Amino acid sequence: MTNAAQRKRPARSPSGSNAVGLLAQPTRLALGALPHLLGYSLRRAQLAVFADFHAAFAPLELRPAQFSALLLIDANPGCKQSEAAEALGIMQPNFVALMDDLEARGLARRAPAKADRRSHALELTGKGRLLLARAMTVVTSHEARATGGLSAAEARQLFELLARVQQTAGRDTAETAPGSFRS
Amino acid sequence: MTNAAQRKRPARSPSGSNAVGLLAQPTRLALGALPHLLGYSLRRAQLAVFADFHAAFAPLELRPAQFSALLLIDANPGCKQSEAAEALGIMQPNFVALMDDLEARGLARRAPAKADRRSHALELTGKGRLLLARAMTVVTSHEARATGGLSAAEARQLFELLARVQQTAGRDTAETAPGSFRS
DNA sequence: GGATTTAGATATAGGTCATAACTATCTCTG
DNA sequence: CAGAGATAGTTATGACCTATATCTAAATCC
Repeated sequence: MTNAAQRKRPARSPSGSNAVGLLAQPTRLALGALPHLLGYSLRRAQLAVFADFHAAFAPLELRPAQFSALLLIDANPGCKQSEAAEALGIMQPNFVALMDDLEARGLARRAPAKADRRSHALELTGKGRLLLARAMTVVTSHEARATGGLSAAEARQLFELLARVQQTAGRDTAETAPGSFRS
Repeated sequence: MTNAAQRKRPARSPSGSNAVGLLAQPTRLALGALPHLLGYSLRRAQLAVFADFHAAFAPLELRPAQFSALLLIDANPGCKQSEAAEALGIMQPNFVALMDDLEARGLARRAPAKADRRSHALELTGKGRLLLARAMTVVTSHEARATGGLSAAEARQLFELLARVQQTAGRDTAETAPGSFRS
């Protein structure tokens, strides 16, 4: 059945192909069911927002995960690495490199925990607090751009719906092979 | 070693150890402003949904990008690689490997384009169409789980808000270096 | 016919997410 | 108290995704 020549109609350009090809139109493809898939819509929206984040935070040399770590440590001084990683949804091994970088840049510190010599008490340095303060102003304008197309009520609802999605999707995940969670 | 002989109480559980038998509390950290950052909320929700996707699609050995490619090619038979990549928001070089894999598995094909010997006309094979049909049933239940916490009206609104966020965030991104889109 | 552009491919690098395995320390129990 | 087991952090590693620069062949433009 290699007779594929019959239904080859691309149907891409409703007007008669590009005989003289003037504009080389972008030829928008049909996305099919994709826009109705929650994961796809979430991913596209997230990438768009993160693109703005990256651009806005480039001067501070902070990536989203680093910024969230600074924020979390600031809100929970003295917390353990495993606690911080868990709260941020980052695997502990990956959080190590993140902290290494923050510490190397003098933004955060692994202070010895008093009661447990295994664990570290994370805290921001003065420099870290200063950078975080700068970052807060940056994030404010970033946030304004990200939610710029929404009314205040819509933004509030969006956050609420996202929280619910994360809750329910995180709770009853389709289980298959044991221990297979691949990214 | 500084005075390590201080053997104080474990201090892990505010109430006296595990004496009461309550499991070690997770000690939820304060997330600070994070839940009010759109990018953060989007990312967490997306990861939760994708985790379910991965689990559900593991038997088909389809990752999100592969599934979306199958869907797109099915909806646009004969399209070019660059068109497909652009529609999916994937860089062309990265789409090459994706197509290589789909083609190696006999799910899609790079047919020669009639009018342009440089480009390929992408299309699904019979096997690809069959797998896609199976995938559609899987994605239906996956979608039901992902949106399980939402009413139909809420789900509709969520999609609408996500589309708006993607639009506006994609439109006026904080610009730094010219030509730097997403990173 | 030569310059430019476009389609696709290759190579490469960085970032994110995940797992296994190792060391050091703590806790619990016999 | 000693050893079993759990926990905190680290290292190493791999899969996947994303982005850039570069290369070729072929189309298009002048």
